[in-house]
Amino acid sequence: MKTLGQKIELLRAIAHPVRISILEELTKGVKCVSDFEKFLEISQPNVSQHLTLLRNHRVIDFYMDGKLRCYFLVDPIILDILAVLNKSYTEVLPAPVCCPSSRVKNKDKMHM
Amino acid sequence: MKTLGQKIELLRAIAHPVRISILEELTKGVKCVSDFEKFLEISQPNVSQHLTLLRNHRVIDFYMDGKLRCYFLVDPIILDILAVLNKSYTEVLPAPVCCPSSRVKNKDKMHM
DNA sequence: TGCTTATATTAGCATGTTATTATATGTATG
DNA sequence: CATACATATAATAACATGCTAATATAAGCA
Repeated sequence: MKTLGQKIELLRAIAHPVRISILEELTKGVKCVSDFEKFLEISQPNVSQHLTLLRNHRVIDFYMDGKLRCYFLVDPIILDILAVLNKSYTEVLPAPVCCPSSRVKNKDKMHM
Repeated sequence: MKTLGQKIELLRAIAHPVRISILEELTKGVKCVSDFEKFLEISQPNVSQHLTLLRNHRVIDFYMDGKLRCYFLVDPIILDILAVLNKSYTEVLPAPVCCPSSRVKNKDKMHM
């Protein structure tokens, strides 16, 4: 059973476009490194690094099939997170009681 | 409507213990900066920076009440993410058909 | 055993993130 | 208008992340 802190770490670990792609793909079934290499269009070492990171966070695991490493999902939280990422949200939350006023600046020159 | 990429950015933005704390607190209602300062036990500028970051990502907004800034949640995806973080997962996903074997190393000396 | 294929590891560099310290802005109030 | 309070911004230093290029390992096969 994971603590909240561990789940937050996990969230950070997977919050990367390539890693999300990998996980989405794994929801469809087992895949080996060269499969990822093809459809992700990134270098083999980079694929391997992302997979290792996910493995170290116990998000995926693999078994050997000849000289292929067959990766698969192990952590069920991933399915729920992917579901949220694929859900579509049109509305904004209801404003609180009194006089809200939006005053967000330009966005994302931030660098904290 | 957000793209998947934007949602991943948002995930990165909120995947921080302090920011998750702030968001959890905001699910209970409107709060101002000095409130956060108290229960988070971090410096005022740091609170402010986290709030600014969340604001820049359109996750929260605020209205003025005298000289207080009253912050509140605006993005509904946050509620779903917090729900996932608070859900408890005991099981591991069912292993795929053939002969899986766990061989994860020590964990997290990784530095990619 | 030596070759080939599949994948991992390492080092290095550029860039991003976080907390801290110092300083600035904005709003009410005397 | 001067002051105090609430909050934001800026600059900086320490550390983390991500990619690339080069090299290593490991398994099957001739």
